[in-house]
Amino acid sequence: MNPEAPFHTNLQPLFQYFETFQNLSSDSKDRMASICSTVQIPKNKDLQSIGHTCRTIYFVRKGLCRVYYYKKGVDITESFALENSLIARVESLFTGKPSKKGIQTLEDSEFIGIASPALFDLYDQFPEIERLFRKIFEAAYVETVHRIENIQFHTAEERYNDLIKNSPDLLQRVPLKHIASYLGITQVSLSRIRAKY
Amino acid sequence: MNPEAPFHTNLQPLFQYFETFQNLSSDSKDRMASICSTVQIPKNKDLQSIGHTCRTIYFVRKGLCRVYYYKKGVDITESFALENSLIARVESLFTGKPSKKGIQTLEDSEFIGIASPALFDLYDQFPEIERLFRKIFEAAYVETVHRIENIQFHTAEERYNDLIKNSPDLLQRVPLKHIASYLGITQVSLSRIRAKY
DNA sequence: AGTCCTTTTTAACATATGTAAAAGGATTCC
DNA sequence: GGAATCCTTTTACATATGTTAAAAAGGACT
Repeated sequence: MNPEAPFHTNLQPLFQYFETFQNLSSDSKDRMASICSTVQIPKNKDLQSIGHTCRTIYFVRKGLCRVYYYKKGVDITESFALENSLIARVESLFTGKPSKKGIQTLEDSEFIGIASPALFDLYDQFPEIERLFRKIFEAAYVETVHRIENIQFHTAEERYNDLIKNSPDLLQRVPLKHIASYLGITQVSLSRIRAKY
Repeated sequence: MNPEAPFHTNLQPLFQYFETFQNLSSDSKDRMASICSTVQIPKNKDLQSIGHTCRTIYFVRKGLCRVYYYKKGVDITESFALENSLIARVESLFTGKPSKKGIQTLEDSEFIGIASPALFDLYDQFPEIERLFRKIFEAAYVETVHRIENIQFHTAEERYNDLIKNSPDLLQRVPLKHIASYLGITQVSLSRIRAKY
């Protein structure tokens, strides 16, 4: 890595992502940069482990990860995050309670971590940063509402076809067992659905 | 109603609700009050109809309502709102797109409507109002995430028992057909579950 | 190539939920 | 009070998904 390059350079994809929601002054960007750090994690390792309180919001710069937890001893995938998206365990981030969920890489990955306590402090000085994250999480909230409709009122087969259409990448990059639990069905059931095609 | 009473008086339960998230200056409260209005709706009427863009956030002061929509011609209840809670069709509120959902009363009800375009304008002048609603919707987001876990990884019977435990009121006040679609099952299936007890 | 380990598929059976139709109860309205 | 309507339950049958176990396929490593 070029030692001359300002740290900003590494954060470029993140700031580009931010701009789709809200423009930031260069002052805000500097302060944001000061609370970000990059981290590299090999495949199949935990980025955040189960039981710890979520104090970092991650931006996926390279690779792929999933949020997972155990329900009655069974490994369940709650969500995936591909490049150029944010991931956090919001139920812990917003409540301050320890999370029952972990984040695990599914490929060698690179993240930009945003320290959330520092971020929440910045909200006081920079309303535009607070607004940025308000908008980011509002959009995430809307996605979650759509996901409920999708889960509750479509069959597993319809949901699988949706996934193929909307995230064909995932099918190539993620073991089917994780896809199955993400869809809310067993591996066996997913296999049966796939056998139809 | 006492004509001497300031309009504030009517809004007391709403401001009390706000305080559980964020305190407001009296200036902010005055401005909030200026964008609120009360509305009374008889039982089984639409408060907001399908197809219109959501531009009002409602606080239920009295009564009970549900958000519903049609999926393949079948009436589906997405959520209920009891007294002292907010209800909005967030997928429309935050995107500006027409909503496929409506809000219907299930009893004679009384609401406080908050005009959302005016609210979003207030955000610029009053960061504490923006913060208040950020926190409100963050909490709603967390609830929605929990709901997904509940739907996806519990059987209909477990979800029904959860509902009895957590919202026994609903069972008394809402027709079972709405409960059934809220739980993601048919009336017949709910009837079978109930027959076990 | 061969072994080990993980992932995916297949099979057989059990269970839960859906669909359609009918009957019984409850409520509303005149 | 009676008719009409809506709500809930029941029945019978169809289908989807779960469970368990075993086989097959694929990857990783020596």
